[in-house]
Amino acid sequence: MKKKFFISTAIDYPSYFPHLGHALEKIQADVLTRYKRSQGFEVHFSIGTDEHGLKMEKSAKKANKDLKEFVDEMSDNFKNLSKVLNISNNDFIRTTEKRHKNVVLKIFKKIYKNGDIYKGRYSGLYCVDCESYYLQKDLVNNKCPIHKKGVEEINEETYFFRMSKYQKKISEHIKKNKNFITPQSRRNEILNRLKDPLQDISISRKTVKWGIPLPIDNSFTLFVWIDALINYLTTIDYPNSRFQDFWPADIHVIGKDIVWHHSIIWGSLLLSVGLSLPKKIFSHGFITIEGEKMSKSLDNAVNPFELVKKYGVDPVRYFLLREFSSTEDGDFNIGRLEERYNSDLANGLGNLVSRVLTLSAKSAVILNDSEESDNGLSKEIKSTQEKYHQAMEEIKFNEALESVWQLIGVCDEYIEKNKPWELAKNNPEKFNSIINDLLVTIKEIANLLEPFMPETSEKILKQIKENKKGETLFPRL
RNA sequence: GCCGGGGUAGCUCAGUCGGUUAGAGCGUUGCUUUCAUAAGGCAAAAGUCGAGGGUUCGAGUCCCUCCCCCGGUACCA
Repeated sequence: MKKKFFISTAIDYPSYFPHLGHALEKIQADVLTRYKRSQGFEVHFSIGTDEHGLKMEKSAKKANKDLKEFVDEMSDNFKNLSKVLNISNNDFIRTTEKRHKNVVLKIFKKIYKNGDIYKGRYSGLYCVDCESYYLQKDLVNNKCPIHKKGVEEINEETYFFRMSKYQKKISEHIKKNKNFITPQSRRNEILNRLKDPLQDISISRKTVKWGIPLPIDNSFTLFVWIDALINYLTTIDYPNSRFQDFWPADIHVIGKDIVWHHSIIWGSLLLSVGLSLPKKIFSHGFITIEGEKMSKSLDNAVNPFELVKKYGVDPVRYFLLREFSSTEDGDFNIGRLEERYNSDLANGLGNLVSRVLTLSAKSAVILNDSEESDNGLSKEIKSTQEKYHQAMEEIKFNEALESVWQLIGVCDEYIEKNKPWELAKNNPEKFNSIINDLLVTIKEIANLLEPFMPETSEKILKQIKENKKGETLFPRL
């Protein structure tokens, strides 16, 4: 039986059109997925949309559309995004699907039976403009810190989940498993917050109609976050055989703003149900645009569809993975993208493939990669592989790519040093051996790049196989 | 306020247990090759390592003070 690996992205809230941040998360998860598949794992890779809640209701109204229609349309945008980005997910889950509702109800019942749900009163200070609650200590002169307006004191019935019960267990789990939350900076933040006593969480909403009704009280719907988190069980068909094979999840890829929800809220829900915790919660950073925060008011969101259309899917994937640290914020700058495109892709990878294939095609050298003997580059290949695999295990995509580009540089030097175009005239035997070294190396480069740039990798392998130069991989901009 | 991370070449960053002239990539400049996408190769210029003080034979690397930037500070997707 194949080793199993379950990776998920967060499901997106489709109240707005997808932006580059949504793309980054899918691409990162896709790279991991393809990498694991290349290592022989059977991977379940899920993405999707989180479609309930007040904000969806409001967005639909604003767009002047029927709610269901609006939700379908918006969800499709995200589905298309993953297609355009060449994401190799094998499920796209929507929280409005029947299969999801069924799983949510099953989970809810388990938690309820376990005595972890109780009715109480929620009181809080509510700012209507923010649509959110504040604690007394966060107010400025008794007013909302953002709108500088008075807040309403709300006091209403709600159902709580006994999250406090699991504080100790989760806290110990995080302390014991150093990489449960990655990177460490996020882990520290969570541990720091856990120093204070954990509050139980309100999991029902009376005012929200667009949601899954509480099975124990139809006048409430389930808080959208609880609903959303359970998607990770729905996608692997809880509690059936696929679930048995794939739970616990190996990695949840998420944004840095929702680490708390995935480690603490999700973690305590799972403990209540009696399930193991996911093995890793991996948080990526956010993208700024030309130094500015992405924001609706600045209207500076970069449209990933247009970007791919202009530059191609692999260059966009490459740029986001090479230029950004996988866990920290990164700045998106179009000039920078074009620089990277020209220097790394056109002049680097593309040109190398082009010159090697021209040479090999001319003399019909046939790739012989079984030949272990004195390949002048085998040492370099090996050293690249080591760096690459280590970086991949640590989820440092930029470092993995850097190691591949070092190897590309080595190939260019190797060509320069051996001058195969001269050998072709006076030393055909040596010529063949040099070209073979190069073919073996660029084949390895193509393999290593497959998780990052699947189309490009395939094109290179095809050229090698046919021993024929194909069309220019990356025309200079 | 409190907690955490950071301030190193024009840009993005790396600098392990403190140790000889501080590194890489991109960009810039010069030389050079022709197999190749006017790409490649070689070389060079470029940094008072945020500021000040201290420990030490020796500090980007440890300690103190200060300045600046960013993140977190629970029911917002």
